[in-house]
Amino acid sequence: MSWTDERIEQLRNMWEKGLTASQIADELGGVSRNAVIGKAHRLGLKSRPSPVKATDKVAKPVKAAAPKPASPAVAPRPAAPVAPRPVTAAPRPEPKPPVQASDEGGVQAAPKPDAPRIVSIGPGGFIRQGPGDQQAPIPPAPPRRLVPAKPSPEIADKTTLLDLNDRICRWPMGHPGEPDFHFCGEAVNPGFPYCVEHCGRAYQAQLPRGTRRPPPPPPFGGPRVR
DNA sequence: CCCTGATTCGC
DNA sequence: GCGAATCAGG
Repeated sequence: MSWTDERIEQLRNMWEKGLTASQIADELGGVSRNAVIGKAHRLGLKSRPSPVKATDKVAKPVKAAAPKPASPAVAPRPAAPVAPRPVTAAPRPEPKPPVQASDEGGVQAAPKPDAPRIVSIGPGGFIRQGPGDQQAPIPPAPPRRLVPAKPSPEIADKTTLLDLNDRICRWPMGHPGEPDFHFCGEAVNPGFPYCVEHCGRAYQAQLPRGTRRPPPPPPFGGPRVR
């Protein structure tokens, strides 16, 4: 496997989203955890709560009188220009408002202006924001018969990137780059980029960290669903 | 042991 | 540039 633009972009997203290198690795497939880390560093997006970093253990109380008076006689290595690696001194508190997925599975109430943002995961692992900023999410659109709106027989079979427009569901089916990768193609839930069904998948409360591989691995996770 | 990310270094 | 091997903390 090679690092295509697409894969690099996915790596970036997931890395910044806080997924572990391992998760990213088998999400992308074909690469090892080390490969992901290595690539991440080469891309310049390093530094994240890593277990091993600053070894600046404060001298133990016993050795408070740091026995390092710089013995004049020896001094093997004078003073290697110890690069003052900042190592992101600020631990980046990562503001995690007590947003609770209380009504899981339910429709998200319209977020109040000062209420914690509802963040959800969209296809491809993008962090997206509830559309509720402008309008109530999932307005109970009247059950319109979409018989006439049914997409042409062609895209009913396979909706490609070129077939996308703002009236059809953009939910990805399968894995990008693979021959039969396509998009849902259903008529969208008015005001959303996805059909009703996929809106339900796209707009969920963020799952709490630590939930390894939630059973319904949405977009680019599992085998393939259709 | 497991996990994590960081770093090194031969390719 | 890539990633396995290695390191080192949790």
